[in-house]
Amino acid sequence: MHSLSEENYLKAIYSQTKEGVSKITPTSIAEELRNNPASVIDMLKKLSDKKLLSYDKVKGAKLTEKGNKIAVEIVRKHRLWEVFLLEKLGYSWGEVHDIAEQLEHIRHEDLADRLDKFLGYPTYDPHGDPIPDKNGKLPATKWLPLSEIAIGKKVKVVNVDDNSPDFLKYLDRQEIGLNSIITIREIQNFDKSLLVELKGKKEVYLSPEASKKIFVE
Amino acid sequence: MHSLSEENYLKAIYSQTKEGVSKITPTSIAEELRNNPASVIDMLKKLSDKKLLSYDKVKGAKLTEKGNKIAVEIVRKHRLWEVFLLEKLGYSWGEVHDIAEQLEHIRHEDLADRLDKFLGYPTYDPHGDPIPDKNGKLPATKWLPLSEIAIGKKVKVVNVDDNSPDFLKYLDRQEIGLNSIITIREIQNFDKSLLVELKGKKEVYLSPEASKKIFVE
DNA sequence: TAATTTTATTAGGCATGCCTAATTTTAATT
DNA sequence: AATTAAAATTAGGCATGCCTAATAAAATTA
Repeated sequence: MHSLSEENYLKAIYSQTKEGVSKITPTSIAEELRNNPASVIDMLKKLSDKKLLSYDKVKGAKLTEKGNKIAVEIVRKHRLWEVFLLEKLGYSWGEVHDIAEQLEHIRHEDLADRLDKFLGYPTYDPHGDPIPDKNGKLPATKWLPLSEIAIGKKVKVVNVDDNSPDFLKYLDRQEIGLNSIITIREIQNFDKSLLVELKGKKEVYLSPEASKKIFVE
Repeated sequence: MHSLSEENYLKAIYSQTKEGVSKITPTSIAEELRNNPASVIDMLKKLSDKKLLSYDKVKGAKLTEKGNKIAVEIVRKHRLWEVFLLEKLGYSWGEVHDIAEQLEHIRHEDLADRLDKFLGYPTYDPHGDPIPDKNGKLPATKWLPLSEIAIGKKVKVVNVDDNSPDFLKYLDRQEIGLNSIITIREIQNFDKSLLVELKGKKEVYLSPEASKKIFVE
């Protein structure tokens, strides 16, 4: 069996894999878990011994099939519990995450499946994230224009609906491209432009017109 | 904040208090938690420092008001989750305990209250145990004849509906009296007599007639 | 009461998972 | 290429919560 802490590492690495982070390093994991790179290295060794991931300095960390399976199960539980908290207990969008963070670690053979059934087999959680099914398969991802994404949600740019040189240059200057990871920080009241954060780096404003042309998932 | 382990100690001491155990000792706690008396003593020191209980060799362990409050909250959560698992997820009587044992430690300000509301403010859990309300008050306890108690449930003798010398002598020989703690182990098919365990000590058979006259809670 | 058995307690250890402070490696700048 | 900055790694420590073995205290039994 794996500990709560181990599960959190697997989940962090899984989520960075999904985000398309090119190299998952001790530092990037430590940032996500808000702990120390030295601690991360200890744990990478341990998880590597357990064959749940591979790690080397050059390639970074990568989940094995076994490790991926565990991570997907946790994500599945997390998102199902979020649906439960929101739909059944009436929690708000913002409150569910922290509680689900605890609930995702509850272990019991068919708990996730029963919860899934009880909730009517939802395919997306309240944040719009896809819920893996009992075999770990994710539903087809929805593409949405950035203009329809909620504040605080982290998304990845998957398409752009305007190939004019002007627009592409605009994106380029803002350092936005395919696979950019974006988090919406604020929506300006006066003109509906978005303040977005680019994967921890800088923050830029996007006009409402631009945000309708940028598709994310 | 208190750790998961601390919560389990408080709960164990609380449950022994309810059972009317006269003196709650390191050994009795270690038995309940399936660990070692030496470990218990470490923890009793810690919880005592935190003013969650008092402990001395002569009087044993006793929860302070503060400690009791925490224990009651955990019991409340445990029993509410049991109701949820049984009624909403369709688990059976026997399966719910282990899962609730994990769920009871989920922390969030008003989670218990929301769950309580969602479940329609139940007053008893699937085992027939009373669920403390949001102020920690227990509903009036139900008295039931021993014959109606499920296998595996631990109950306390609170009344006997026959004061004839014969019957009392019968009870005496079996070492059953007021406040005896009884767990039903088996029900014999051929004559419906009960095999009951007396607080970890011996096991005796009770006739179906006797079990109807012994009231427990 | 003395001997025996059962508890309580202390001491020393261990695994887990985190930390800080070096040190080494790698990457970025000049 | 040389310097500087950033990241990775190692070493040593610490708190938590458990353990076993040894000892002290208490309760039983002879």
